[in-house]
Amino acid sequence: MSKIFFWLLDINHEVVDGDVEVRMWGKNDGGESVLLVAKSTPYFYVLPRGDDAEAAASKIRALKGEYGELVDVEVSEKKYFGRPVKTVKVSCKTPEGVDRISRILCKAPYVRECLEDDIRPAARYIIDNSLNPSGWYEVEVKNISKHGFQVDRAYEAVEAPTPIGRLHPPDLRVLAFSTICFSERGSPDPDKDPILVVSMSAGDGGTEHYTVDGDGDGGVLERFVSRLRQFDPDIVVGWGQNSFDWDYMLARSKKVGVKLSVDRCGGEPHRSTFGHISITGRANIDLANIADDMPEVKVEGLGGLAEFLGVARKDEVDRFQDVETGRLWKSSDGRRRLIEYSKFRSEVTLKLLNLLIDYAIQMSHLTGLPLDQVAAAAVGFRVDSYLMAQAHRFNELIPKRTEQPYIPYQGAIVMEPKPGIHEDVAVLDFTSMYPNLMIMYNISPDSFIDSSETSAEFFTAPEVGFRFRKDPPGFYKKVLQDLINVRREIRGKLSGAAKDSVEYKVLRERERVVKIVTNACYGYAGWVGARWYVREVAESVAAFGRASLRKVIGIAKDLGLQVIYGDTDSIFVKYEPEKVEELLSIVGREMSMEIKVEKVYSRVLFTEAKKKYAGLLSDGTLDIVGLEVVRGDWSNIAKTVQERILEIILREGSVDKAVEYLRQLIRDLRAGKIPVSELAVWKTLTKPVESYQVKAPHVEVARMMLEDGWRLKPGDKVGFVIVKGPGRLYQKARPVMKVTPDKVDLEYYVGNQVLPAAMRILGVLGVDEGVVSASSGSAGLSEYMGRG
DNA sequence: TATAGGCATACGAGCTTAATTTA
DNA sequence: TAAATTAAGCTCGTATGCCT
Repeated sequence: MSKIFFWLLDINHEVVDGDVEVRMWGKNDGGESVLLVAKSTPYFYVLPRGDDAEAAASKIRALKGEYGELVDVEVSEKKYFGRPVKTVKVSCKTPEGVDRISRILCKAPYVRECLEDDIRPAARYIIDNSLNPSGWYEVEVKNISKHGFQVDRAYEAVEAPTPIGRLHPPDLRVLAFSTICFSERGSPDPDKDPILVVSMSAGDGGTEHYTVDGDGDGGVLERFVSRLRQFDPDIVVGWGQNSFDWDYMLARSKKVGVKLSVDRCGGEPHRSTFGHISITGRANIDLANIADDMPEVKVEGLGGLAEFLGVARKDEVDRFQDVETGRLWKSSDGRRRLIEYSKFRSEVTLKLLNLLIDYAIQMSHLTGLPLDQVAAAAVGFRVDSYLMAQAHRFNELIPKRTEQPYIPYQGAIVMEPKPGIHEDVAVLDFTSMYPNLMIMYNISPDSFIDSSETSAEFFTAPEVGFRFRKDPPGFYKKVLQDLINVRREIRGKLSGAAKDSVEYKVLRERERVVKIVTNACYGYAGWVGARWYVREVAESVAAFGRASLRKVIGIAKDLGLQVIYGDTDSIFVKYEPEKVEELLSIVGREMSMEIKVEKVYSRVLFTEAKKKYAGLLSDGTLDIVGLEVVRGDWSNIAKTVQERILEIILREGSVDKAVEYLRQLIRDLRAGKIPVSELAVWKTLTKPVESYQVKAPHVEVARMMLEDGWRLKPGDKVGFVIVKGPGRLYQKARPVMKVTPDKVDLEYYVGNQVLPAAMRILGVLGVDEGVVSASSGSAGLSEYMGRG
């Protein structure tokens, strides 16, 4: 026996000779790949009807003869929504046994409910042993045979791994790949269209590529598999491979008789937990999944992400479309360009992974989801996973996800802004308002008092009247307090770490994910799919939030501060430093909440609309919120014009100049001086084209593009331009790349894009739309100040 | 295998009403 | 002059993407 250090990368289970074997795949501190095997017995809990768990247990025990897979039955003391309960823990030989026995038992008259039967062995092992994937452990092991698995070492775990505080991730071997398939028209069809090129970039440098030859793409796949196995990556990264490449390669490999044995057991990739593709023993990461939860990346595709992170220009990364590949492949020059393109994409993919991996590792470590799953899991399931691990810590039973109707509830307050231009405005924000309210008022499913209960000391939510026991601390309160403490600890360590150290990088990402998970808890609590969903909880948090905002507005007004706007957890006030200081201290004292000066505008413009404003920050940057400039569904020209107008007005204070600029631009537009690409409007296809209820420009254009052989799926953006002609807008919309300048309906762009965007701003300042085309008036900014 | 609600905005669709044309 | 036709105006619903 010996001890090893082990970093947990992936985990799965297998039934071997009728027993469940949990397989942990990872790395040791020497950078070797390690398989760690542990025996495990699946189980679930039975919550008896009434409180006689012993009686229920013996009834279940009596079934042992009838059901061979039932191995152990014992009474177990747990808590369920905070209340102590006696349950029966039923252990079975296999997960299939758990499925079968729990299905039978939940119908038994003495059973109220079966719980935790939906937790699979790998997750079970992680939860029960308080493991955090993507983290370091020390573990006592015995050497075992490698059984042909592709690892450097194989061990049996003598005991459960114990976490050690090491921060540095191990040396992970990363392999990026990119494929190009043949297509002349329509999506490539794996039945007939071969894979033309596969490029692979390895973390230790170098990009290789394999191309189709006279014998088809069998050789490409063979070389792909052999290169992958030879390099033996821990992480396989690509763009969109969960929804395309793997399925395509699997289909092709079947066709040409090549086994895609790329996992560490010699098996093929398979579809797994979150609809993603799993490669046993490795982490298969689809960057498209990671990009999906980066809302700040506005431009779609690998190129959009690359450009956002400053790795490459979008037009370089997304040089060709699927439908072009067939044509290109036919000329030697086109072939050369496609190969170069494929290699470039695989290199970009590798660079992006290196930038994003620390975040993914930390998210995996905190939430308890293995690296490949965490990338694919939606926010709700990440929080779910985190809470399940926490429940185990508190000896709480994990509730089942239940089907229930969705009933909306009232949310936050948004104040009516005072339109016009204001000078010296401070934005004050509550820090972590919702998490703090949940802690302060102990708002949690297990502290929620239903109408029958009266005795306890409780908090009552304003407006909605729901009540929550003051003691003991509820599940959400304990979890959130923990998260906040953890974050504080990380911050302490961060302040002591050297800025260029690995430690600093790791801690910074860890702090970020702790913050993200903390802030996701309120939304999670209001999600019908949540295991810990109680609508009244979310509703009460929102109600306390409204009361808090009202209260702070009242205090501000009492201090003589002019309140200009407010939304959810922020108020905008005329900046008078002493009064603001006073406000902060009163809020701390009387409300036990923290409020901070988030930013100060030297000049800020509000429209009549909520959630739309623009201001000049004290450091001189222009901050634009909610207006067309920051929306992806307006043409570039409209956004450019609006931004320029805001600059002229906020920086230079000249409405006249802004109007003059607008007039000139409209003249240029009408003269055809604006490139067509600047006129395109991009909208997301949110569902398949056939399921739209109404005719809309982007949907009609998507239809045309599909007709032309483009591969368009929900989530893709469609760019269109309005051309001259009769009829509805959707009849005049064309794909942007097919429109020539002479066809453009310029008056649409004047009247429906540029003017609305410009007048949104100028209208507030009293400029009449007619004035824009009439001769110049004369007005300085001073005339428009202090309105409202 | 969907974190929440609040909000603005554009346009289609269907209807009513006003304006215009036609018998 | 009344009926028929067309245009304009209104309301409502759908769709998207933002804010906190």
